[in-house]
Amino acid sequence: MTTTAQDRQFSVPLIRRLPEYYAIIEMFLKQGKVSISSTTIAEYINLDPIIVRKDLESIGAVGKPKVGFQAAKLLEEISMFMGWNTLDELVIAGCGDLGTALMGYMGFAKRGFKIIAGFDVDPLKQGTVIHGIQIFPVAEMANLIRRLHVQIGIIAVPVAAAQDIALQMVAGGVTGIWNFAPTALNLPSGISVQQEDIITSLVILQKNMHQSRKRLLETGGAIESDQQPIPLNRSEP
Amino acid sequence: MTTTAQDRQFSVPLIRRLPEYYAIIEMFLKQGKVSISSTTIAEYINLDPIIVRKDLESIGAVGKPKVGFQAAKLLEEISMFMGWNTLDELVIAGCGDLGTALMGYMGFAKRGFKIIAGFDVDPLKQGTVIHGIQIFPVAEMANLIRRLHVQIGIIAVPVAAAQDIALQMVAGGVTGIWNFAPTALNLPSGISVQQEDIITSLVILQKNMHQSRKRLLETGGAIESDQQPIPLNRSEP
DNA sequence: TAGATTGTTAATCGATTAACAATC
DNA sequence: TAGATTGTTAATCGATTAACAATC
Repeated sequence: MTTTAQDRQFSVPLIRRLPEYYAIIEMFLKQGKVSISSTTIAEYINLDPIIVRKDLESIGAVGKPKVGFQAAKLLEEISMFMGWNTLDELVIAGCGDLGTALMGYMGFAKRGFKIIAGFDVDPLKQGTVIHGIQIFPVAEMANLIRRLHVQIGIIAVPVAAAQDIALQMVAGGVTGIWNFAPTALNLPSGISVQQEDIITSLVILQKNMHQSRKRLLETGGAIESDQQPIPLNRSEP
Repeated sequence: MTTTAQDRQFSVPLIRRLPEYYAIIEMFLKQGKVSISSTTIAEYINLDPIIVRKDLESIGAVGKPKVGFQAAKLLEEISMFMGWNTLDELVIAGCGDLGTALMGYMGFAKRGFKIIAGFDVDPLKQGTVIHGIQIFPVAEMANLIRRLHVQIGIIAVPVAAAQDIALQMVAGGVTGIWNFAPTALNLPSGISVQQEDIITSLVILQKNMHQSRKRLLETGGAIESDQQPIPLNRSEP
């Protein structure tokens, strides 16, 4: 068994940072820049340059002193590590607002993911096509998952239906579930569940805002950046 | 200046775990259980019980030996720490599929967030109401943000428009931006940006699936759980 | 009581940060 | 060349894990 980049031990913070680097590098490449330094990447996201350098090292990227990293090659290396170069097929249960938004999300294709079927209990939706994806009755889900060898199921149904849908997906043979319903799932071991809680990001943002406001007050409003900060306490005219 | 739960130093992993605990505790409470142990919570998400205990300790929760934690009180404590008990108002730019899904997301209200206005460049959308939220022209955004003292803006516009929209939000006075556009933003320091990359969760799920499959192969298919695992390599009949 | 579970203190581990030599 | 940036090695820090006493 050979070891690929994807096999290496991974850390969640690393995986969360890499896409941010990717976006920045992509932007530079679009501007015609051929190479980019870890310092530059770090500046963009208020991160220590050492972290960026370590991260890039950990995915096996090699740069040139003084010059930096070759942008195009770096994008390729991040892609490889993230597994964006291989296609994975998904199914989705629940075709409401959220399901529809997910089916219409262009970012999947760019990153090697494709939703190949949707499922809904609503007979009016069954047989229709949303963003190019055909919608089937939930009753057919397990069979279709099995026939198509799908490994990952997306749950975008209401909380009350989530557990049942998850079990049906597992019965069909998925080994991973991406759960957007804000509820815990009780599933056999061996099944990976990624609980998506959109609010969490918002809380992290809030706490960051809170901390930088505190830091601002502590330093008496002095900001180490050359850019003009926005006044924090505006008063109504 | 008094120190509240929200002021305490926070770790991102902690904040990501707490909502998962919340969902489990909520489920138990619905089943009529009055108290819940850290062990039980841990079992549900395949986590070390010690982590759960430490996390609960770090938010100031106190339990009773042998009995566990009082479920209702614990929910309240998590709410407090996460800041879900205070209302925060948001605006959103971009009312496409994603924006619509966000505006329709019921979870915001439950957790102290409220989207109070939407903005779009499409004149057909301006003046309409989506999920109870009124849509305005982007040109009015900065002014409305200022008048309403909004602190957080959500960006749900295409990549090409994201940077410009972000600057307009900052001009209006937001100090935090929740960016769903898959692109880096170049903003003055003092502005917190939470980059939302939905694909990242999917990659984490994939890597977890990969690892548990590897673990399964290494142990010769032996699973320490009493539940029946799903066979991994199914063949077409 | 006995035993499960909390609370607490110490040990380990891994990620982050620092320091500095190597090099284009 | 001089200086910026990488690559590498060591130090620090914080999160996780372990161990065990306290207690209901």
